[in-house]
Amino acid sequence: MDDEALSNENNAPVSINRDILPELLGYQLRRATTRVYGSFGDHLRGFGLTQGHFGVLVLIGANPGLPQTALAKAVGSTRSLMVRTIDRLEAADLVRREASPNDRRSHAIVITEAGRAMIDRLKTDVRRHEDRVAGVLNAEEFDSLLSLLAKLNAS
Amino acid sequence: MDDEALSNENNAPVSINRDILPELLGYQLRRATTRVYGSFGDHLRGFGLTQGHFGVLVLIGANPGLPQTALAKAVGSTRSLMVRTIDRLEAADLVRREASPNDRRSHAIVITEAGRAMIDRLKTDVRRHEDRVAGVLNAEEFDSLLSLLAKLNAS
DNA sequence: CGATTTAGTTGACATAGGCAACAAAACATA
DNA sequence: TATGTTTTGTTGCCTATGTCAACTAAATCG
Repeated sequence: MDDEALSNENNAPVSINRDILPELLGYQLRRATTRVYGSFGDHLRGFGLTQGHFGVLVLIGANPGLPQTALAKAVGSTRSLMVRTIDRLEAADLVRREASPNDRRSHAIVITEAGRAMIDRLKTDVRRHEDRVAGVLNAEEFDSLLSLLAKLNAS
Repeated sequence: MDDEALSNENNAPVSINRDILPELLGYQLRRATTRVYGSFGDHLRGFGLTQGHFGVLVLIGANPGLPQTALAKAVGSTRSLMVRTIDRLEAADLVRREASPNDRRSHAIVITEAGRAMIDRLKTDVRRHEDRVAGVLNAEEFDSLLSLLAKLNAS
């Protein structure tokens, strides 16, 4: 699992030594993220969306009317990044920037009908995708992994 | 844990609804990766290195003499990307491109003395960093998380 | 031998993120 | 009320990362 078949300068199959890498949380997280993200990312690209767009879209759907800064904080992003994300989602007619009633500086981000439909569609897709990619884990392992990650993220 | 204190247009504290996001492996993985990567990435930047550089450097230290293509395959990257990575590491005098004895097309990538010292230094740092960031997990939970991720990555 | 493949490299391009600056509006306070 | 500070959204610049196509030199295949 830690070693992988490669070939050296003699073209003979050789096993690569990953040293401490497999013991590092960061390394395993990176590989897992790339793995889980890869295929659903391809799927999202078909809609002109990225993983970041998907997360923000779901958040807007569940919390319509929040300003951009609140959304940025919620996904651990920044105001600058959120501007571009909302730009994209608005250009795709999935969300709208509306005037905030109490603060003329900020925008109330709301979901459109197309955005609502997209969320419903993608929720189904992402569940199917997760079931497939996590197929090597049984239900207990999957729940355990999820709760350990949540605990790590909550700190 | 799924909700977070924010503020709405009235500046009243409001709890954000994350909907299905916390149940998604991809979402929790992304947050955890960002978290674990962030601080060590800052540390690496002090040496002019990135996470990618670190992984490749460790691999070269443990497997001196491999050609660039083998290294690229080992980290799930491409030949093009590996060229730039090795360029950087070589410019920092951490690795050297040597002539491959049997194939005049390829380079045998070896570690320098400075590279060896850097690896030793960073190995210590990364262990300390992982201990700190995973402090909310006890040893058993940490091992459990690591092995679940490894199982996921092995499939 | 000629044709194909492989290793390394380069350049164009797209995306994502961090960082600094900025204007407009809101807020704090003297 | 007037003034200074903070906040919101925005833009531009820089870096990291990744894709893709093309190209040279060398190895390999038939």
